Amino acid sequence: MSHFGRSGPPDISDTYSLLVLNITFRTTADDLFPLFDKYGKVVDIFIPRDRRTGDSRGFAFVRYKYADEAQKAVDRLDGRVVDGREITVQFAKYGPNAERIHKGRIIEPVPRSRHKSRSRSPRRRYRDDNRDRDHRRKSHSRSLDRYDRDRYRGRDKDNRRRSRSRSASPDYSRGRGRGRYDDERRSSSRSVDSASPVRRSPSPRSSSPRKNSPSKGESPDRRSRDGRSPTPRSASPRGRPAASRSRSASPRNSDVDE
DNA sequence: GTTGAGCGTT
Repeated sequence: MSHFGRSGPPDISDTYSLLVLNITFRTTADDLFPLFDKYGKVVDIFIPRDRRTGDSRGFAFVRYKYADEAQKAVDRLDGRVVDGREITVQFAKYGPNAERIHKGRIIEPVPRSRHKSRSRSPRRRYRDDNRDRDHRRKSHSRSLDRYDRDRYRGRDKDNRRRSRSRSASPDYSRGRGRGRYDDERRSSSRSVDSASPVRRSPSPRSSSPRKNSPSKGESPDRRSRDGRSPTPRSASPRGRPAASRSRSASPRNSDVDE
């Protein structure tokens, strides 16, 4: 039954894609299939899900075989209450590969790579560029914050787990407002390394051990951690059982340096 | 268990 999107796109040569928005997060393709299939021949239904959690994003793509049926579905299902939520059905504007779509039908079958990768930005993974464009045109969106926050949350957790009281990571200084570096950062890191040696060169005062004594009594490194738990009590240094940390043979070397 | 503008995958 739920074989939609399992084997990838079947054939979008002569199909009309409809974008269904405002659907519940629990609505699946199977729930939309009978609804849309009633008004026409549904070729495929795909609901984008999150890579991390796997939850639906709240919109789906319904591909019809004929435009008239798609149009009818849009006219009939647009504004229909599904699962207690009013859905919005409209023709898809863009294709899976960012192709132009007219009335749900793909005008350009395939973006001919005239110049390979020139007009396109292979840097972006998904639709960051698209989102950015809309984002700028419109206003701030909470959903974006949510996605970003969630994404960072997962990484942050791991990051924190790995090095809790280790030296402050440079990521924080880079500006976590928009930190999504994967390979770009890596290849760029090399250029930056030789391009701006100033950043890399350590402070000559490093020799003086007294530099660690905060006269002002301010430690931005710890406080600007996340704003979530400014209290170091979270670590529970007291309530943490010794067995929690598997000390092998060097409890002093491998343990926290704090 | 939460959220809510938008354009997509084996």
